[in-house]
Amino acid sequence: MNKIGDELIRWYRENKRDLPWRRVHDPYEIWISEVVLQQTRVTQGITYYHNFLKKFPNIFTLAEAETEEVYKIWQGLGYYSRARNLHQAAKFIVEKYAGSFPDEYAKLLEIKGVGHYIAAAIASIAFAQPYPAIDGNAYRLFTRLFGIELKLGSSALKKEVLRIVSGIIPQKSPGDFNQAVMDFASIVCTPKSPDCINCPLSGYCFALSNNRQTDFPVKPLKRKPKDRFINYYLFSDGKKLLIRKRKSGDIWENLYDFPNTESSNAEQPRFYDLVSENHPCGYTVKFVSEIIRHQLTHQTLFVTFSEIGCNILPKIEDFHAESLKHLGNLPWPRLITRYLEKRDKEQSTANY
DNA sequence: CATGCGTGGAT
DNA sequence: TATCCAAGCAT
Repeated sequence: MNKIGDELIRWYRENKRDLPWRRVHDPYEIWISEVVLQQTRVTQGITYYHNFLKKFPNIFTLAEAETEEVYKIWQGLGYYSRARNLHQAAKFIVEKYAGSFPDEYAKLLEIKGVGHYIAAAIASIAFAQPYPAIDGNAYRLFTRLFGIELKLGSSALKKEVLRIVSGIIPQKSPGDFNQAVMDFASIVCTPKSPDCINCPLSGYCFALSNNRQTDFPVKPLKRKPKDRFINYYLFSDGKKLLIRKRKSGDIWENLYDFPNTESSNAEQPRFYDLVSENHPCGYTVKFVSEIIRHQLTHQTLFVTFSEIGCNILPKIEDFHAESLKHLGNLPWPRLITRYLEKRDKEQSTANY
């Protein structure tokens, strides 16, 4: 009756990875692991998981933290709204539930940044409730097994896979089952060349029997990434730099970066577009970097960095001066961190 | 429902 | 080198 579930559990017992969040059932730690791993590979997320829990060991330490600290721990991981939502959610849980994690699926869904997948993951792993945690791995596995042609992301597919997994997930150890599905799909039923030879489910697989493994899941048409041209200007008097906290409604919300101009083509704008009036001390362009091509999921960034020397830092709205030493405590986009590190290395040899 | 949100590793 | 993507979610 439930061959697929049994085979998955059997496979999991013998092949599961020894990951840190597999050793705990504390909903807080499970929650953190799920948010870290959202759209993120295990190899990339694992150090962030450790660092985060070391800095914020429980819901109270997280709730009491400064937002800036939470962002700083998240620096370099991407999708920074996750950090913002974690912090906001921790405060919400402390306030509404006195810091005790809700164990009801519906209440978990009310938490900012917790959707159907994470709610099911927490409910099943931390509270042993049989909610199917259906992520990208699960969609790939079950569309192949059952030959489901519905498009990834469609509500029809969500409904259909939920129906199927609901009939398979065991009442006992549903958390193990959910993790079995994900581990199995990420190790055996992989996106590119699935290991069908060694697959214990090969006898049940529609895709394999029709030699159509890579036809599933059916992906939505992808649009071409938009180009975006950003030119950064590092106004420096040798001691301080002009920086700002980025506003909402754009990439890298609440992170820091430098004065910049943007244009719709590769033609490079000039830094004095930023400075309305002539500055008595004048400016010296000391260095202009090559164009750095930065590929994001939905846009391609073409970025340059210009070092602008001056005796007195110009006044630009929303920007303020910070000493070079203080910069290390602030959260930066990875792109900017890389440049700052390179800059720091070069300046330690050649005196600026 | 379509779109925006990051990063670094695999191919 | 260019493309694709990896344990989603909010809007």
